Amino acid sequence: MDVFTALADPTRRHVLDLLLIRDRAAGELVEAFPTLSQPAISRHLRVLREAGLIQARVDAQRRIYSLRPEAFQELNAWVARYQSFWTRSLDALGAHLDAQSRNGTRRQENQP
Amino acid sequence: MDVFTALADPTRRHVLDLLLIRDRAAGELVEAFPTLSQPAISRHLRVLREAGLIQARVDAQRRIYSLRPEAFQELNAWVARYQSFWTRSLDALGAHLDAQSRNGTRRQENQP
DNA sequence: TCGGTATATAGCGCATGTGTTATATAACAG
DNA sequence: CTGTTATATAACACATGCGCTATATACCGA
Repeated sequence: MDVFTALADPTRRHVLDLLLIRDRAAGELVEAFPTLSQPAISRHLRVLREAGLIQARVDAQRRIYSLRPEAFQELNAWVARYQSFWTRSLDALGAHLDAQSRNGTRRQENQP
Repeated sequence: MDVFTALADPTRRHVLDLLLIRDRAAGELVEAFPTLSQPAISRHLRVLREAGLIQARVDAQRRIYSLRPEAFQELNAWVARYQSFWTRSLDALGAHLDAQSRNGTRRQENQP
């Protein structure tokens, strides 16, 4: 499962948030989600691990999970490809829309 | 459907890439995916639009799609929450990145 | 070796997402 | 109006994801 699919689940994003604060054993993460079962969290951890977002180190019976910086670096690089677009747009947005409206096109938000 | 779920699909990410180059009508995007049907693309566009990642302006019968800068700005903000983590970690690794920093690699600083 | 703890895996329902074809809506051209 | 073009929606099949319970694996301490 790729990085974006791994990020699609809210529970997994919450796990990442918890690991951002500090590394945690799998059991700690299970306790952080009282509504979910231990196998459910274990599977989420597997998805995150296979996507490269987290890693586990073994400490006796426990697995201590931590974020994998490289993954977030790559994610940042992906978003950065669009960054030049939106930074430029924030400056030039007014003129851009002005040119469009002069061209006879109207932008409209239509929601059925 | 939220932003992360919208990004989970490779076709939709490809659409975003195409719109990064330039705005396109729905029909142009359909032609860009010869293996998919027109309704399939139309639905992907709806998902992206409802997630706030793109917007459509009407031009006669056509809908011209374009990226919505605000969405990528927010996405960038999300990744940036982890940025302090991975920059610190990468700094801790030290010598590996020395060549890159001498090569002109700069951190980004524009965070609204 | 044995019982307890910690985590992962297996197997199975159910919900949802993605594709299809067929059809609806809307605007333009004549 | 009528036909054509452009796009969206409907309805359905199929695959996949996520939850559960039950069980396996692995390590520790007595």
